[in-house]
Amino acid sequence: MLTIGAVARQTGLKIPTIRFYEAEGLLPAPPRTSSGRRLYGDGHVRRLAFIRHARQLGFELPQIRNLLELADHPERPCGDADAIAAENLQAVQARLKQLRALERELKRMVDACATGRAGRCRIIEVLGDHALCAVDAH
Amino acid sequence: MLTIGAVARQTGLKIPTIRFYEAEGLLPAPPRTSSGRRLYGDGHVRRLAFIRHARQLGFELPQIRNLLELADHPERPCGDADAIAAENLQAVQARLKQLRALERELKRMVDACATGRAGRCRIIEVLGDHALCAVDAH
DNA sequence: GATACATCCTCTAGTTACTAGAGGATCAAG
DNA sequence: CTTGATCCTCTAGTAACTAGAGGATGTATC
Repeated sequence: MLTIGAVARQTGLKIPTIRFYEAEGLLPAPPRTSSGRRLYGDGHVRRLAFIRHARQLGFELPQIRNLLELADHPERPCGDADAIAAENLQAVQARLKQLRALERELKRMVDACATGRAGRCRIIEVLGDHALCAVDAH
Repeated sequence: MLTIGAVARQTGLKIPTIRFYEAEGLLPAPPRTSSGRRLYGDGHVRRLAFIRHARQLGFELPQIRNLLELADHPERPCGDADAIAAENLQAVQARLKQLRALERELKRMVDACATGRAGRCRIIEVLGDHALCAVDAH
């Protein structure tokens, strides 16, 4: 059983952020010591690491709530879970496309630099292109 | 030359957001009509699309400012540009790793669902793992 | 057992990155 | 020349944290 400070160190989250996620219902309220201090287990830590990474990947809290729901109840009417998974898969794949394009361009710049020639930077064009943006180009 | 509304429609950004990016110095102030309305060109639109996509990929405004600097001055002392590019490349590759893991898992779930068997959801494990998180696991 | 320093608690307020709305001017169509 | 859409600035609200005040508890040391 870990204190909130230990969990913060392990996950890289700030202490108030952990309490915030609990208040938001993303993390189940952990048991407390007799004096009221929170005690976390491995499940909590994994869930928090998941939330952190998902946030770093640009998912918003409602989407993360959504994914956690899916993880928590995979046995529900298959259609529901499938719809959520499929929808999120699309969002993930759109992000992947753009990130790969950005990666290519940054690599090209680093390489160009290594060989002396500066060459111009095309990252704006690369990420400015809506063709790669399958999400909501509307 | 486009009005701010047209640019908003093209980029998917809200009008106040465009003005906000201008105030933050991420977008150069465009010329104005005699009555004070903003008029944008293609460069502005591309730059805004870049900002939008970068934000969707989880980059924060300071990082985006950083990348825009790189794009705006690729001829600067090569070391600088290279350092920025290399640093961002690392961040991009870490995100790619996690997104690919998440993609695999969501695909697996959709597939499992298609063939009838529900199977349990491992997305938390997949993104909860710090091994994939090269950025700042500290 | 007393002192001291870290860590925890709750609660309020501040920050970042938008987003909505008020109040008013300007433009484009009919 | 009026009507409706669009623009302007400015202030205030929201989401997702983040920092700090004020106070209790835990732990290590003498």
